[in-house]
Amino acid sequence: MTIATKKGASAKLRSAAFKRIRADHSAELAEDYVEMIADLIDERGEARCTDIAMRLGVANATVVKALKRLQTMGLVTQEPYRAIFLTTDGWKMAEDGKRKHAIVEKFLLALGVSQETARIDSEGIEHHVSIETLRAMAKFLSRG
Amino acid sequence: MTIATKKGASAKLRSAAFKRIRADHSAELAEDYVEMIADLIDERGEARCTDIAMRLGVANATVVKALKRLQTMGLVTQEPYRAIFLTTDGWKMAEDGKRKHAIVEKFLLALGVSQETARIDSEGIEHHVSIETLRAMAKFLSRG
DNA sequence: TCAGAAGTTTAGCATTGGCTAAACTATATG
DNA sequence: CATATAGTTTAGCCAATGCTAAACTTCTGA
Repeated sequence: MTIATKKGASAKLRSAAFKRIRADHSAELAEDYVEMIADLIDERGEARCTDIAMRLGVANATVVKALKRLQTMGLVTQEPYRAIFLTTDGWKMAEDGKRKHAIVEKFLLALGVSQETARIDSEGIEHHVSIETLRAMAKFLSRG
Repeated sequence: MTIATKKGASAKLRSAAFKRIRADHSAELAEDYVEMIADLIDERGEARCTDIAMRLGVANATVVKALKRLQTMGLVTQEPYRAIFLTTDGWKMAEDGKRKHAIVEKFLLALGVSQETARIDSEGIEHHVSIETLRAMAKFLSRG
């Protein structure tokens, strides 16, 4: 019983990391979309399906489907055949994401990797860094 | 035309990062499985469905299904109702993954994050760091 | 040896995230 | 103002990754 409990507890501990990764993955798409929508609104005043599809490198229909999920999550609003807007929650998520992204990217640059690699890797990494790691990166940056 | 081409090229560039992330994600599961199988074989002499399921925090049937994919990818071999083995490619992937994992985890520790966070974050990050970033991390570690 | 426990597999389902093709709407231009 | 083009949506497909429940095999201990 003690052994079984120990075994169970250790397995549970171990599996926690993987569970978080799976959770991260479902959140990732949402974050990438809202960040991109925020960028598009900033740059061009509006976000359109086609532009999102182009920048993400997916088909138009894929974006439409994703936007529906984002709508049910309360992150975006949209009238049929019209441009896409972010809700308050959407803006918050976009801003959080961009801040996180900026720290990770700057950190990678400070570490000595190329501009190009920093851009690409930070996109992948940003969704998997905890607050603690993010703070450690920020501290590293501020220390020079 | 020039504008269209430029627009296309920049979108293509931008979308590259996201395309890599999506590719990374499909590779991720395979890497996690083979690493875990390698660990189990090292620790206990054999890898069983149930142990993998426990450690990953998923159901048994999920593991079975995943193992079939790994088999068609040529990473593992298995007889029905018997333990799981890695192919040469599987071992190679497991070793690469473990090496990568170790660097990322040590790097995070060196950056000053807690043991626990380093363990969890490295699990998520390891699949998204390029060789270049990995080398930068290794360099940072060797410099002290 | 054989019955039950432990482990594996199959079957069937849901969701996510991709795609193409076709239908529809809005807009801009002749 | 009518129509072509650009953009959006729907419909229907596929693969991956998760689940539960039920069937099956292997192993173990009385």
